Amino acid sequence: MEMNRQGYQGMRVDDVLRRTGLKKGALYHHFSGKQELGYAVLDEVIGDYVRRWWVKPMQTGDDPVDALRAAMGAVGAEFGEELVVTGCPLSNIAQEMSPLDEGFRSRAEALFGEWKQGIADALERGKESGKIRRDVDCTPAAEFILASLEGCVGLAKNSRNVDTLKQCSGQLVRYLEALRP
Amino acid sequence: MEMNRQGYQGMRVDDVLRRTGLKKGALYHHFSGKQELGYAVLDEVIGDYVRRWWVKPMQTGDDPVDALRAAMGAVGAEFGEELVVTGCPLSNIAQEMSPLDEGFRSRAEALFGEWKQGIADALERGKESGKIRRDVDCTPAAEFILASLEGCVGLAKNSRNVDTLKQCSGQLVRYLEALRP
Amino acid sequence: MEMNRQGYQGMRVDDVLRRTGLKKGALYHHFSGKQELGYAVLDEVIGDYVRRWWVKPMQTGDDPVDALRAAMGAVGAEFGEELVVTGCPLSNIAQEMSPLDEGFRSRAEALFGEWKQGIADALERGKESGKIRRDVDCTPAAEFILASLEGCVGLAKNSRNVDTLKQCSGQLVRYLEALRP
Amino acid sequence: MEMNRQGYQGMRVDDVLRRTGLKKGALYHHFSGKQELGYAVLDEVIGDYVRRWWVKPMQTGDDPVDALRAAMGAVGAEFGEELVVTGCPLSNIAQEMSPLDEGFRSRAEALFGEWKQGIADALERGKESGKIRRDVDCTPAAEFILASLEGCVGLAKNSRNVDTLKQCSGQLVRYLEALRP
DNA sequence: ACTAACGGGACCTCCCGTTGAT
DNA sequence: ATCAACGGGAGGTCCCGTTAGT
Repeated sequence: MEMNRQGYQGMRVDDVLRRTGLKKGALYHHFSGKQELGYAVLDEVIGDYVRRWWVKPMQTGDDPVDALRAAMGAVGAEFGEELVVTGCPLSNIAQEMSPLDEGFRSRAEALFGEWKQGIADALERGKESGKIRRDVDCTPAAEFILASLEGCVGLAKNSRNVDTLKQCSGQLVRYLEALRP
Repeated sequence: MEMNRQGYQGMRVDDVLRRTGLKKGALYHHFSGKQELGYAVLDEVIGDYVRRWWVKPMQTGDDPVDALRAAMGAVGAEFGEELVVTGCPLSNIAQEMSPLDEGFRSRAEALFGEWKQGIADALERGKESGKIRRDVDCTPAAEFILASLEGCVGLAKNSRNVDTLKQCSGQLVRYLEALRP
Repeated sequence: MEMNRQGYQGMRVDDVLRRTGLKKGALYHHFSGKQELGYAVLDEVIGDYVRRWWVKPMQTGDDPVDALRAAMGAVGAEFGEELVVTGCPLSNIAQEMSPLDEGFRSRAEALFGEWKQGIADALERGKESGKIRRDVDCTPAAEFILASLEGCVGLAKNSRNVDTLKQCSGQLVRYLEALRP
Repeated sequence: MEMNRQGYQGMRVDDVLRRTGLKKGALYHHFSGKQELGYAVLDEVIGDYVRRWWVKPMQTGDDPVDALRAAMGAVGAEFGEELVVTGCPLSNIAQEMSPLDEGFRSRAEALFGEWKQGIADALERGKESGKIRRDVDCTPAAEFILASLEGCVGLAKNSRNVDTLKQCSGQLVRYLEALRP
């Protein structure tokens, strides 16, 4: 997807049309312009990605640490090669557009919120099931976990090195393990 | 700086000229084009920022945790308002350009390397002075610290909220404190 | 046509747009850029000129000398005034661009080849019909005739004098007459 | 020389300065601008070339056909490789600039005049010494010879083929030989 | 007198969005 | 409703000539 690789600004509408085989008339029949197309991608494509790979997997089971490790492994297995080249699509669009366009920023914030809440809820459930220490402050912890995840992916993306991603997220796992009683 | 706010691709040469008062002839006398200008900003402006605020402060003192907390505080005090709008200039350019241009990618990687090494060296010295646990693996830890820092700033940038930054980096501090004996 | 008068390099896309009434969007919808526009002019406009005025007229009749004299007269009558100012469009583009761009060079060479072949074929047929001496080497002769034609037009163009063209091509006619038995 | 290869319009002043090692100040101290530089090249460099290789060699000896054949051979030997790439410098500048600038046109015309007169004078002397037929009209013949020379070089330049030049000028030699009694 | 630095107009091209025709 | 064709503003770059400083 051009938007993920080149950024929203670098994405060319004509390139998208050429790749998809759509015609201009069709695009502008459904979207008022490039901006709305971008919003739709963020809302639907990236939103689905976040929910499918990160939010849903945290909603089952009683051990959030295991669930997070599993999610990291699953995403790495599914997108590994791409992940260290183009990085996280939500982070990409958020970093590029949040200072420039409130529409992108608020949509990205909503998705980050879902993601974070998914982690926080799992941690909370983990507390109840005795898998997480009682003194853990779930919301800040979830935020930090999400931030570290994005940070690891960002660093690995720049290095283009899968090992960087593994090493860095390995340290995140150590942090997670320290949340256990 | 346009490049930090709008990205390299979104930066307009004309805007830079208008802001700086330079003329086209002058700019293109010193730089062969927009790309070399971008490289120079990354090498010199952003490089200086990294060294001044993050690498140098880690080179003195024997307690790396204190040094990191101090650096985070200093940067927050100096750039606080800007930080939660435009984020970290190195991370911004790295995320945007690393998939598109090897020149940007390698320069960013060199700077991330300096930054990471600065942290790793400080941790190593902390071990010797007994401020850091003997079992800490300094290089991966440094990488994770850097990733988490960038992740916290990125999340806070999208939320435009200084409190997010404080809360998130507060969790990083907890991770850092856990490195002590 | 700007390209013929000012050369390909001197031709300004904006001038073409102004003269033709086309708009930038329209031009760049049909041509990828100035170069392809130049190629198209060479292939189609100049190619048609060569075929219409020089190749086709040689394909009828059995006397190539008469045919050449007629073609020279016809071109002089049709383009006389223009010919001694802007010269031969094929020669112009070939002289300018052949050292600089293989695309122009090869296209021009193809057209020179058609032109030369047209003359050579006519000479060959003239041999058979007894209008041309049996010892004439048709291909080199055709090449020389073409070269002399271009040379005469080039000299006349620089002098801006129709008489120069007439005097010089008069000598070419003497050469042609000497090809008769 | 850039002007010969790229044309006057394609010649870049900065390229010339870079190649020659001169500085801008020095150039604009001696010439008012690019145009005067072009005029000077035409007058002096190209003028010297014409006089040295084409006019002077015709002024000695009593057989103009031999003299012309010798000159063609000498130029071919000296500039052969370059000749079929960049062509004749006088013809190049004349074809490019005569419709655009009277200063170039008149200077080129003067040089063509010297060249033609050199051939005509030699033919005239050849008549007197019995090497040239009495019925030859020297001025038109000289003009045609010059035109054919330029035409042969032009055709060969476009083909980039030394053999084309040899074959074509071989036919010119046949024309010349036919001028003998 | 000589140079580095600069001024600034023009040029080609890109690319988002619209329109006329079917 | 769909699409080829188009409109047109803006962007980056080139390049001739000038100027400030030595």
